[in-house]
Amino acid sequence: MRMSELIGERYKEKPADCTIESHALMVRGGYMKQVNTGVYTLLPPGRRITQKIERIIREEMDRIDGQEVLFPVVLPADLWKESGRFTSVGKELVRLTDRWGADMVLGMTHEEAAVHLARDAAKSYAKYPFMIYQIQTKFRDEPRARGGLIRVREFTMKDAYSFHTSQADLEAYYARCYEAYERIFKRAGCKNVIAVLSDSGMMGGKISHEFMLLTAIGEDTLVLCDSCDFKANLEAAPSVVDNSAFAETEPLMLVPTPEMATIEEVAGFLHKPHAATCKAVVYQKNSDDSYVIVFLRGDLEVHETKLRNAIGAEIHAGCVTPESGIVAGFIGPMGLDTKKITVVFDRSLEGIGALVCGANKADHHYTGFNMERDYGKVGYLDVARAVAGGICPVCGKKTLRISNGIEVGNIFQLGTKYTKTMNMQYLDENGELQYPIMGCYGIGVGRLSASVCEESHDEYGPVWPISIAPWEAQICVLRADQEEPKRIGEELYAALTKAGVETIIDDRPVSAGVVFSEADLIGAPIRLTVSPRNLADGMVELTTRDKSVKRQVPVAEALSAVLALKAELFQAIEDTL
RNA sequence: CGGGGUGUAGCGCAGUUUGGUAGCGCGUUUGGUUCGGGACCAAAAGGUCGCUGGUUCAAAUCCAGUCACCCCGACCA
Repeated sequence: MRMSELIGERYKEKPADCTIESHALMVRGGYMKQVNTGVYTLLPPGRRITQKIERIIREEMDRIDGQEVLFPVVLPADLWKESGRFTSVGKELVRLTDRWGADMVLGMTHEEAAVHLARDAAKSYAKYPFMIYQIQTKFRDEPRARGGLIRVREFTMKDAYSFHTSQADLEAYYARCYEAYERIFKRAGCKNVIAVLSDSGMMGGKISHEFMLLTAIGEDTLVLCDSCDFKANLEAAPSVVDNSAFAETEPLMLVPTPEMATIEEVAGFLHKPHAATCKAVVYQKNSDDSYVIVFLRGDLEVHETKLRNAIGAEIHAGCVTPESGIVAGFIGPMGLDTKKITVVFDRSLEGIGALVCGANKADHHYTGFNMERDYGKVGYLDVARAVAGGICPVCGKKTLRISNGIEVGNIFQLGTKYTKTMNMQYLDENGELQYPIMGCYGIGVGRLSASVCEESHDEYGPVWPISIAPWEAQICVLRADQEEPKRIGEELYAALTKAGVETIIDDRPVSAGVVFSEADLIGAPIRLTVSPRNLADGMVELTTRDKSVKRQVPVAEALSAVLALKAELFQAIEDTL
């Protein structure tokens, strides 16, 4: 490729809309152009990167016996009605109508399409297990796109679906896929990717992992243990507390606490630690606005996703009205109308001998409240947020750390949710009908490219790993208006290209500053600088984008030096596998 | 969906308070001088000022409506 012909401009100034580095650099470098909120056109450099990522993904999916297919983008709503998701999924699912009035949907994920294919193709146990995958455009009408390619509405995704005749077989395959994912991210040059336990959300199923790039700009919050292997998304991280210091009991007493509606005020007034108080948080169910009140230890916060999962209902922040009978600021377990109100006790309260809690009476709290003695046996749930410095649910040490991450991939053990609702069955060895067990596995291609950029850039531009760089080498011709540098540059370009090195040459007669700064934005890992100064000694300059290599090589040896460097860079990636 | 902000040339912005010939920098085109980290001089092209309506002799500017985009939150497979 020639810079003089490359479509798209590179910009000196940072576009006003960009708030994160990868977005700004990829717009400045001419990788992409926004068309709409969360909808982008990829220009040649951006497209070349995603093609290389797709190639890596294909190779790894094929290695674990995946078979590539291509599902439609537009699907009949009937399939989604079978699984129940036509109504259960919100506005993210784009619904449309064809000219005959038939409901259609834009595929945001393809479990339904996968089952539609597989239920006719795999009626015998002998066909199992198998995995089908595709790399295709998805459209999800996100409530809020942001961050360039990090969170978009239209994007390319690799989605894979596996089918099994036993849970053990699914788990074995899941492990293979887990390893394939680790290889994919390493081969793409994305170093700080870790797998964390996740919440399966509306996908259904039990076990799932998310592959997260650790970065401060990540939208997800992760809980990591510094003492063991425990890693989880905050929404899937159990909250563990040690209440042994608060086991002592006290007599129950009603005490006046005038106008003290917050934990701070009450705990301060009564000289009790926050952890020995019982906090109430009010929500309402989306379905009927009925109240949900969560009681948890005063020093903790509710995690709303955990709460949703625990009670199996969608909820929103509660609005306490005078008619509700709820006394805001003084809510306690005793005396609440549990017929009208769903009461949830977080397990952080378990084992506390004497709690301070609201008395459901204005300006009054109880002290010495003991759950079992004063209220009765309750089923505790886990709905609190894990905290930094908290107790690891696996090793028990207080070494939890909170970190941010971008989700670049996920794997789910789906179970039989879709095969049962969509009536997919096969005949087993005994001639009995069985429902296959499914797994599904996704990777966001564009998000991965932006993630690598986010992880690997400097103030001048992206520093692409050679495995996904738009071009492996860039020839910078200084003084392309002069005969000799121009000729040598062209000869090297022809030689490198012929030798299989993906090369872009900047053959424009522009100043050195422009050549270098735009080369930095293109981010090719290998750079050959051809200039009159070096040619006077018969040399060209060989550098790497990350500045680890910078040396003069004779013109005649430039090709072999580039080939050697390319091999070395690829080998370095191989060595991480 | 709530809160905030912005729409003026390909990009970045000024001009709007106080109505009166649409500007600046970068980029682009042409000519010339430069030449190893975004050079200089000269000339030029490029805009129905988001859109619709209103007020006015006159609207980028004032009023009403509307659309789009960005940020924070909600949400998120």
